[in-house]
Amino acid sequence: MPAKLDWRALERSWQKKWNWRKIYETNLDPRKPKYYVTAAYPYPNSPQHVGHARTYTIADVNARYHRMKGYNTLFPMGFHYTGTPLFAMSKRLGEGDPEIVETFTKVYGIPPAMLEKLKDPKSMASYFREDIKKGMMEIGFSIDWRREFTTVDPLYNRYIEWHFQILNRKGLITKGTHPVAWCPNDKSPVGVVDTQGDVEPDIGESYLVKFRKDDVIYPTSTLRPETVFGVTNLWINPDATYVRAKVDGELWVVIKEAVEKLQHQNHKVTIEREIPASELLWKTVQNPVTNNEIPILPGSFVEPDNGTGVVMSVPGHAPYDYQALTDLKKRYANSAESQQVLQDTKPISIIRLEGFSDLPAADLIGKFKVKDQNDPHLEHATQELYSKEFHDGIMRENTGSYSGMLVAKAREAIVRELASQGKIETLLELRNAPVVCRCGTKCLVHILENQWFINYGDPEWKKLAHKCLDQMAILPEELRGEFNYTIDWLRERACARAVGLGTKLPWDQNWIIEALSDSVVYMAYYILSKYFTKDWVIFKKFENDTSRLPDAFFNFTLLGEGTIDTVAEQTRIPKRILNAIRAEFQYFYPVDMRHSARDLVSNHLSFYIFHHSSLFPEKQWPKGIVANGFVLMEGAKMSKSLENIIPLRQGIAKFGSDPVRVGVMATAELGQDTDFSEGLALSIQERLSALIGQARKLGAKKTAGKPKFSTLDRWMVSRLSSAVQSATNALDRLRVREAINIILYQLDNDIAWYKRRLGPKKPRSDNRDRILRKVLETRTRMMAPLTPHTAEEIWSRIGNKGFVVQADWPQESENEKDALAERAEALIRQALEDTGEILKATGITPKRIAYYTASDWKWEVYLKALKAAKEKMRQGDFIKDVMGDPQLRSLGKAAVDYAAKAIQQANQMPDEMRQSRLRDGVTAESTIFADSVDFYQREFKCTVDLWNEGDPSINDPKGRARMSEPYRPAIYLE
RNA sequence: GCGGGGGUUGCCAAGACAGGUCAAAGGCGCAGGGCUCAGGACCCUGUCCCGUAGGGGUUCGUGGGUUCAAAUCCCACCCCCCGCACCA
Repeated sequence: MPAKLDWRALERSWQKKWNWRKIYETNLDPRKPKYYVTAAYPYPNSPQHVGHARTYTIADVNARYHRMKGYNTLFPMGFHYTGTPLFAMSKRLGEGDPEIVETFTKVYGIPPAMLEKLKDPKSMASYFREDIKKGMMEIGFSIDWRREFTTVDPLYNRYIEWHFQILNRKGLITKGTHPVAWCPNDKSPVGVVDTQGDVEPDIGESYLVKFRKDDVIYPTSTLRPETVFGVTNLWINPDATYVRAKVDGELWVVIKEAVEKLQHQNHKVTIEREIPASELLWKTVQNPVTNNEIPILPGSFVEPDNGTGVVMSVPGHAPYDYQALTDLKKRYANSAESQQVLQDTKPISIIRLEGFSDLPAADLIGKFKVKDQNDPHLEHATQELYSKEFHDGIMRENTGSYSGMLVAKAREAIVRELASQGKIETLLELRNAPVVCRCGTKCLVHILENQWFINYGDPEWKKLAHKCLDQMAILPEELRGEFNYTIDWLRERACARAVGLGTKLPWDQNWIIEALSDSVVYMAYYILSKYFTKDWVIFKKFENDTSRLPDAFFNFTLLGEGTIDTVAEQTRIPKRILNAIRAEFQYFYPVDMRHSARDLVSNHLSFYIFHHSSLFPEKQWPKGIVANGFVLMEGAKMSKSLENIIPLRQGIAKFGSDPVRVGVMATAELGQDTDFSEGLALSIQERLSALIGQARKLGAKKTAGKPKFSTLDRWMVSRLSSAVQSATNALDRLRVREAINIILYQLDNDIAWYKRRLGPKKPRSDNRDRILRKVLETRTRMMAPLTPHTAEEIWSRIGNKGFVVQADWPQESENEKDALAERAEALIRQALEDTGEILKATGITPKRIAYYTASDWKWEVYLKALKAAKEKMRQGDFIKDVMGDPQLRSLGKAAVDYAAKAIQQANQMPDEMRQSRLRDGVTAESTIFADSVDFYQREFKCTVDLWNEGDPSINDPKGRARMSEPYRPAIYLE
């Protein structure tokens, strides 16, 4: 067993050597083809965990693989500071929010003394950025760090301004009105990250149907305006305060709580006076559709925060209403006056529903055995009825022109009609209210006016995006459908916010460009950022005053527009630098492969396609996208509350970087979620140690002299060549799991067979070490993209110079494929397995084993059968044909029997196999078995005889030889 | 609801696009053996059922179909997961 390795020391030493030689710094090289890999840059508001490592590791493997295939490969990295989460987090930290303090100190292990420094969003970002960067270095990503930038760098802001000016010029920016979840205290939209408990605000539309008394309007909020025909009364909350207010010129009565909501949805509201509910109860109002006079009744279930606090009552079709009326009749049993009103309030049936009575609400009350209006079953009854009626209900005769219509259709129609008469409005609500902002304020729906949008709905732009997608490689390919769907479905998207980090909208400085909009073309910026850093003296002046860097600079370097003289004159940037930037951009662009996790398909990655298709000429459109699944931890989703998150750097320290790299890729194919576990990481570590152990055993000393290879040697080399071929195929499609399997594991099966066939080591009598060295050397090259540190270690231990990560990817040279050797070993192995089967089934301990290879005539028939099957000859004809041969006919029944069997086999054989066996012709089985007699003797610890079926001196006590067939010798044991 | 992904032998997970060499890779677990003072370490063997001759039987969510042949192709159904926006 190999001694325990110091993984970190080993990895650090190779990383140091790589960095010393700057081998991952990539510049234009006209002699080589380029390959450009990017991965979605991290958002530094927390340390990375092993889950994040999956995307980056796959990107790194891809970069390293292409580098070894001879491509001049660029893999850069930046950091995304834009947006509100960093902002919100530093604010919460500043307020001493115990939850976040605990996360930072306990989960992230940040010393409490550090916290003070993180209360500024940029400092917090810098802190995590450094941590993330260290992790990326420790895991050995082959990143060109000279190009690093953040999205709040002044020159990046300038770049995004340029980007948005272009969009604006092309008419892709629109201005409009849009509803958002809103915190009235912060005066800002709230997303899921801004709410207590990370609740996603869910905005839904409801209707306000305007009931009326004289010139006063009672807007009732409802989701089912079509039930207005069945309204028997209105409900108001008897304990609430209502207001009479002028709303957009009309007189409305609504609950006090609704006023603010109406105002946020652009209604002009002036309160005239407050009205206690008691003042409204038992009065009547007029139904806007049927003109019936109906009473206003007390409903304590009316939520003050919901809608207008005025609700239609449809007891025929709403279980709540039905039950409330029943309860009310009980409550007012002693009041004659109220009794009269309540007696007159009878459910009205307006929807016909198969399998229900006239009053489905009553049916369901019965079915769910509802006791009173506080019964939780009412909710289920309501759900069931609403959905049934919506899909299957038909409007009855008492609904005028809607009679006979499906409910779903009637709803649309009635909304249209009432809207045209000014009798209905819409009201937006938070369906999952109450949603509480982190500041403690209840959120509501706000209609933002003059909001800026990127118009992904533009049909011409969609066409371009589709065209771009069509020429891209999508991995895994199953995701293409999702991209197509997203491209079709995207419409205007708000692209600016009032708060957060980022770039100001160039033509409207009140707005900051939102985070998913400023991160779609940054891949081009990596070309620029190298020069901004390298030629710092020249670019510093722009950093201090970005307005001095004109659009013309970007137009020239990135689009090739304008003339160098003008730009040089305007910017005072030397022409040679401008030319160098332009040349480098043209060399590296487009991006060949963009890596990300699956969750970005429906937003970032689609935007990426849109923007590139519009901004850049076709030849610079992105070439490919790979979107991988997530990482599970010990089979479970990672979550803070489960405390099952392993920070990446901690994982590296514990398991080593190569084991972590393999660990996040090895257990599932690209699109699937993969499962990381401590046991897995440790077993990978063992595996890699064992390979290093092999290298140690072989040593650096090379075998001299000319080798004479045996069939078995050639077999091993041939198998190696197959492994190279399948590993190459796998990595070409980024099937990293498969590649790991072949390179790290499956190759061992062949090596084990090779050693088993060779038997105990006999010094100088075989090519064992020479072959094993060759296998290990090739294997190490293939390991280099996956486990670069381990590969380097092995590479140097077996006496190779230079870095294996800079070596060539092995060639899948056809001439090393040896079909004959592969056939021979397959035969030997098959016979071994068959013998084992027989031993198992019979329980015999053999003293002697005899193998009988098939006689020549069987081969003749066999090959004829293959040919016949290929030509689709009928079985009967084939047998006739065979028996037409006088020599075969002389064999009698044996020949007929075998011919029948052979043609049947041949017919069922896969085409490919039939072809190759036909091509191979007669296999010299006797020779092959003769070479392996000592092997079988060793395996079975008994004497082994070998005969040909046609051998005149044959020893065949049980007459088994006649069972022999080509590729399947008969076996006898005693 | 719309869109996407998926249901494989105890568990995880390949295979499906290109039907046949598929009782179906690999890992884990389990059983036996080896090594060992011992082992959660390592190596071998076995792991759907039956079988004293390399064989047979029954399996890949369910039910049909196409085919000489279906885990794989077609149709219908059931179940699970993910996305649906102003949020990175």
